[in-house]
Amino acid sequence: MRVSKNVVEARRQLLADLLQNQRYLPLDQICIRLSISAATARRDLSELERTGRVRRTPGGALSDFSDKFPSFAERLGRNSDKKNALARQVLPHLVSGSTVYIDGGTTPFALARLLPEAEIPGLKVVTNSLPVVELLSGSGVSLHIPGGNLVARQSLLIGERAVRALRDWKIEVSVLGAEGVTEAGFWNSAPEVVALQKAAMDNSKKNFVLVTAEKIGHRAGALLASWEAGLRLITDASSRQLAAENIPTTEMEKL
Amino acid sequence: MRVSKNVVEARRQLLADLLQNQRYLPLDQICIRLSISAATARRDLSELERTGRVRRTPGGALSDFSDKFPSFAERLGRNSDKKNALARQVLPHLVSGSTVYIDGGTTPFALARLLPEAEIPGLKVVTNSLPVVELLSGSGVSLHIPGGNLVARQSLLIGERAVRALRDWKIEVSVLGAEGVTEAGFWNSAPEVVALQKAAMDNSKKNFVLVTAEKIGHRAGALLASWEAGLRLITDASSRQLAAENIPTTEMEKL
DNA sequence: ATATATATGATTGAAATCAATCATATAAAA
DNA sequence: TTTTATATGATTGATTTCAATCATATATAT
Repeated sequence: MRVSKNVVEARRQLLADLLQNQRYLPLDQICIRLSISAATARRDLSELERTGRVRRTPGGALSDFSDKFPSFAERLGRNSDKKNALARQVLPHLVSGSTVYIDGGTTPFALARLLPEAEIPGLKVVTNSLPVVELLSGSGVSLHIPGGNLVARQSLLIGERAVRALRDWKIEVSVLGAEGVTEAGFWNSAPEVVALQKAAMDNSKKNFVLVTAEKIGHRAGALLASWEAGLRLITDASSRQLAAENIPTTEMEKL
Repeated sequence: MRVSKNVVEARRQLLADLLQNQRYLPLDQICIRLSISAATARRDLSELERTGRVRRTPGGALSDFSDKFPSFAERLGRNSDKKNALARQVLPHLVSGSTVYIDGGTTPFALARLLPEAEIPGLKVVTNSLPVVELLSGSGVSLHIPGGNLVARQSLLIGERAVRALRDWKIEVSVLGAEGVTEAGFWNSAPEVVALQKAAMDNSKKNFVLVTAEKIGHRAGALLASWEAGLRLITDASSRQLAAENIPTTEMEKL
């Protein structure tokens, strides 16, 4: 009955790849194609969903975004699997009735995608990200937009007005993105974006920064929002990679 | 209970569009977003599946192909020719370097559609209408969003915060929509929308109300924003129709 | 105006799906 | 080798989902 660990992992990877290609597979198809029982298929799916690689549905599963079918959301960037996995780690912190700030950028956007399904009662979302607004509008989630100026080729409301408006909010959890992370803190190229992020951090009890591994060590822009008390890094980078860059792993969330 | 055929078809098209955006939606999300019962959602899905537009799964549905990114803008409504004609009359009032407020609703939206072509140098657009934001983002027009709360099934940022933020602006021209116009003034069903319109009017030098002929004489909602000095009605209704309703034609713009 | 057709939501019993539990075979650890 | 840990398939009861049916309100036809 029992099979070796690498067989299990290989099968799960195969399943993830299958779903990436097929986009959606009903459970019985998974059982047939992998020659496994429904119970094992469910276990594999649970594990793949836990790590954010796959999305379960009643009676099957799907990969959120496949390279074959570019969509609006996917146009926002690659690595959506990883980003979903990172975003998923924030979910336990979003308790009923609380307020979450969702920053611009593709990684915080991944969190927004999870919210309708998460069905957190009374959750309030504060965001200046237009893709997030569009995604969540009409989804039943309570949406609040501080406002600001929309600059060309951006999808984020920024500017002095946005910073001021954001200061009025009491936020439990802020979910931020960054273009780079170093020992000094996290970086973004646009100073106005950083100003908005700082305003969110100042008004927020918990701050999460979601960054995929390839951004570790990057000093992407000229500006910095330094580490602060309560700021937590969520990443898929290895501890070795983090240690090499002197990233304070004490502030990290457990995977 | 029964609704007209075109409402049904419009809802189904909307559902198909939604699925193209979201790729997958669980049934309960469909019910929330369309404000329909599970039974109707199932019927819609069955029909959409029968015509090959979506693919059902247990507990939800997904679209196999996502070719386009449907926007609010495409769900506009009819009479777009008339609305364009009304909106065009506002253009001469939008001078270089001025600020215009664009209200929610489809008729003011028609004005937004004209702006990129009009190429008015230094024109600033203030709006809480998400369709307008989406339409004009990246078009080169300077966009400013006061902010506010987004309520379900609306595409307008409203609420007390929105009213306060709007008061900060100096606006040359406000372009408003209405669900009905009578001798007493113009009407909208939602009190919060009216509050926002009043705020815009208070801060604006010129106010235009754009209404198509079929709305004349309607007392659409319970609330009223009464006629004020400087408020001007732009409509395609005949003078006879207006006279019959005792609409003050002295305040009208020449066609 | 009247009659007909039908879109809707609620209900219901059947079917499908799920997570939890269990026994077992076997991989991994000792 | 011996022991421990665990991956698997089967089972079970609870939950969810489903199509079919029904009453009703209302659009549409006459």
